Amino acid sequence: MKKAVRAPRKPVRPSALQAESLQQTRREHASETAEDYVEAIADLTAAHGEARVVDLARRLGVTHVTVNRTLARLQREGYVSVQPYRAIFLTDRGRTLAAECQHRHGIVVAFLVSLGIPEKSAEIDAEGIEHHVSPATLAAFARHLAK
Amino acid sequence: MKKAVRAPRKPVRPSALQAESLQQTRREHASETAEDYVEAIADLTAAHGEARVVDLARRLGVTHVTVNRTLARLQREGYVSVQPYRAIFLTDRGRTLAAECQHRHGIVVAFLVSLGIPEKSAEIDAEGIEHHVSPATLAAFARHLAK
DNA sequence: TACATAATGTAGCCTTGGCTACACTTGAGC
DNA sequence: GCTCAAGTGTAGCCAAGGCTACATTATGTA
Ligand SMILES: [Mn+2]
Ligand SMILES: [Mn+2]
Ligand SMILES: [Mn+2]
Ligand SMILES: [Mn+2]
Repeated sequence: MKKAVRAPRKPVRPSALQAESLQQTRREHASETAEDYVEAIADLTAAHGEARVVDLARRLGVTHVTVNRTLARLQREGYVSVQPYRAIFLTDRGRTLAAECQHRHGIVVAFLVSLGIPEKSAEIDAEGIEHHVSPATLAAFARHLAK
Repeated sequence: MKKAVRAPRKPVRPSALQAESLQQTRREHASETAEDYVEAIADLTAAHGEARVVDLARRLGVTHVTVNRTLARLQREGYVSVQPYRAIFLTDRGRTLAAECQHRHGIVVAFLVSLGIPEKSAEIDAEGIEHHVSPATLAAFARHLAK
């Protein structure tokens, strides 16, 4: 009368937690583009006085077409203000997000460097890692740096 | 005769490095699905004796439709072997990748926990972070753990 | 054995985010 | 003022990865 071919053994990692983690990761990826764009726009504006489509394309490693379409979405979502053939401006909301991202980015890079990781590797890894760092983890990184 | 409205000031972060970092991040995202799937298949096979579409869907937090289409791609790419209405098997290539991912995943979680991050937060963050950890960074994490 | 249900498969929709090719606009320098 | 190269815009292609709705298959149990 063996009930199940599929043994009822408890899995190594509970399915529910893994599913929740992966869904969170997907949510983070959904906001990642916005974060990288507003950060780049803030950086470029600080460095050049303005952010242009072609600058963003070079900075982000994509074509100007991709930048254009993404900017349309970011405008729709209220992060930027775009007018044809004009420089790109952050809204208040965009500026707030950019500041948060710049702050978090700096902490992640500094933390990785503090572990002895070469500057360049730290910068490359941080660009991906930053979007998956929860407030608790960011705090832990900052705590570690303070020591 | 002011040559440029666009001042030639050196940007805070060089565009080339940022572009390279973002391109690397995008490459990592492209292999992320394969990594999460083979890891889940290996885990499920170890725990249940086999991995079925519905188990994967639950585990990954997506519908069985998404799982099916993704498995077709993973088979095309040589990671899994799939037959209609049968359990899913890893190829040698899939098994190798799964082992690497399980190993890396474990180190990332343990490292975060060692920083004082709660187990659950560590697990959630690790699910995203793991895919952006270069060999140099993984080594640094392991080094830190050994102490 | 038959059948109800769970599992699996598939058609077709959407959004994001890459791209090329081509068209239009701007503005710096002559 | 003109010109033309650089910048910008847009049409349309592709793949990945979500989804719902519906069709088909397998299988445990009556
Ligand atoms: Mn980033
Ligand atoms: Mn960043
Ligand atoms: Mn993962
Ligand atoms: Mn990521």
